[in-house]
Amino acid sequence: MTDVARAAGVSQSTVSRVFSLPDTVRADTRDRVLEAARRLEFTPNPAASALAQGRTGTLGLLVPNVVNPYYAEIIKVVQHRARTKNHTLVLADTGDDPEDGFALARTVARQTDGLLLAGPRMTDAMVGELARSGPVALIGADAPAADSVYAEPATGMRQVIRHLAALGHARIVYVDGTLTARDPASRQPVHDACEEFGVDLVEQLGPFDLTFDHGVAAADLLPTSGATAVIAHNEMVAHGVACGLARQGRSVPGDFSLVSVDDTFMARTIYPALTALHVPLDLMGARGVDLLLHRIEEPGGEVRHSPLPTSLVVRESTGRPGPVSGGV
Amino acid sequence: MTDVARAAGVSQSTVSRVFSLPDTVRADTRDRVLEAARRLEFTPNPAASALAQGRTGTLGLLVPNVVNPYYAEIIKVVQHRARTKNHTLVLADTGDDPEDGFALARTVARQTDGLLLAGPRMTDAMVGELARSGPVALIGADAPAADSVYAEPATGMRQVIRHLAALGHARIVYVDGTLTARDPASRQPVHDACEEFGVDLVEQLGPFDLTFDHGVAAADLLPTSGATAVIAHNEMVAHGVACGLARQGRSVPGDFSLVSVDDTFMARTIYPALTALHVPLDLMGARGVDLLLHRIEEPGGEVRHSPLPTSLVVRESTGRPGPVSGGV
DNA sequence: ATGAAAGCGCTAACAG
DNA sequence: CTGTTAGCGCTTTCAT
Repeated sequence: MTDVARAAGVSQSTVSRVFSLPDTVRADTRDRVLEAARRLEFTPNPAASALAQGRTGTLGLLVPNVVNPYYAEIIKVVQHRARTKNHTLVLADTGDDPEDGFALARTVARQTDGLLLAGPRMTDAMVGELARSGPVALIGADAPAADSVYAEPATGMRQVIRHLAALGHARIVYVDGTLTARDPASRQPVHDACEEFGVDLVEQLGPFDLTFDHGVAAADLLPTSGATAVIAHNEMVAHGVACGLARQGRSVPGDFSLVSVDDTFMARTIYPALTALHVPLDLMGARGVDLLLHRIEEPGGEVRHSPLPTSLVVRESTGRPGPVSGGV
Repeated sequence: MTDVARAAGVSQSTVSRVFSLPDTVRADTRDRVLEAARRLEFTPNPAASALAQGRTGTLGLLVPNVVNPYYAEIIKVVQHRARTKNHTLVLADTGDDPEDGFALARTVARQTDGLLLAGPRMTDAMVGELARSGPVALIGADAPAADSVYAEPATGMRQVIRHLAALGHARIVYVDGTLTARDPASRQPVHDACEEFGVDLVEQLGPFDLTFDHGVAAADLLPTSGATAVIAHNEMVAHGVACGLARQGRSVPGDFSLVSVDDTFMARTIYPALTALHVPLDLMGARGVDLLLHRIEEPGGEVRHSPLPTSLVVRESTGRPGPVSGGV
């Protein structure tokens, strides 16, 4: 930068201004500096500016599993949003362990301006501690201590159960996801919705890892349940359930109707295409970035929570209960 | 750090040593410092150390599409490997445009110690330019100017074609991927393998985007091709082809055998499970990180290329050609 | 083994 | 609008 300054015949601070506050420099000086910088192939050193400013221009994103399309889509949206706001993304895959996630979060927090936690597995207390030591926003989850954006759980479940009830299903099974440190309350909406529409929630299977294989395992438990419809906590599980049933020689939606509680490219892509509760991941990701950036600007502001509406996308995996179902 | 030094009754440089070169400090002094640090909740500022050392402890990873399971798995492996080597990951999603990718790469390169390009869409010249200005390693691609790790294309294709030939397929179609700036030579292995096993390469459809939808589109072109088997350049395309055929009322492998040229969780997860050319993504990712780290240590070393063996995983999507096939 | 001191490259008052 | 002057918090010789 000093070299550029000399080459352009200005002071080093002017060069700095050209790059960080271009408008505060007269146009012709700026051009001279830019020209010199180009000739010398100069670009500002981000580490130095990070140190001087106390800002890295970097956001941290933590997800439990990069390979899960749900998180992959969030990553994609977040990365793009961050980029349009001139930030880069530090990504970390935490796995399902709360402690690991917490430890990783602290590390990442140290080298970024703020933390985005997507589907965090940690407790509210952990989230609170992170939020106390730096800007934090939650994506797809809620906690009192941090800004958050998430899908409205109650209305989403209502949409699902209402759909199944309307088709004539009276007994359903809910295949739960990973039991994490945050989940205790997460099952309430299902119960409430079932009650509202007079549906019998036969059983909650699980917790299962949110994976295909565990969906297959869950499928084995279905035939004896007496249910005619299944709700899967996530797409990969739903998919596993579908395949598991197929291997038993049962069909979807002939023998069981199946609903997935998220909706990425997989839901419409597998066979049969899944009726799914669509969660607006693009909005969630973008909103998460905005919330975080806002908090970075105003660390003291009031905590904001942003529930987003879901929509039920009816595809091929749900139908009227078959004449023969339940039992074995 | 100064505070910790005072609290521990040592100089600030000793504190620094405790964190960066622990072995150069006597055990009891070290403990005293660590204790003081703990009490004051001190952690070293990465930005400052980055500036002083000229090292950020950060690796950049560029992928064309985060949502593609192929890249998602690479991201996951790379992140974990980087982490075990005490580096964090800056992730960027470039899309398919070479220029965008190149621009993003320059940005990311500036704030990391080195760049990992997975499935880069840019030209060898661009890769060369990046490699000249900083450490670069390629994952799943090859270029003279940079270290690289990739699947051996020739032997992989031989495995695929040989399998199809053995089943009795004499006419096949290859559904190509996105045409990028790097591709001109990528089709050679298919031709060679077809020749070797006396198979007729009826047509190369494409380029198609590497997406499900384009797979569906490709499927529409198959019935008139006279082929009995299809090779898809990637899993999502393969999946699209399978669904497209299903919509036409054709079956896999009954009417067409189908092989996918990569193999992530999707291949065994969809219906029918795909016969696929397995590429060792875990090795590729880890190797990529190692190559890059090595080059960061020794910027002058000789360029290393690391082809990895593939293996054909036979599942349900391939079989003998059906009695009625081709035509319409 | 530890301390003193000189930066790393940039930003940010503060003058002018 | 531009130059001067201090740092930002850590690493790293060079002494001791």
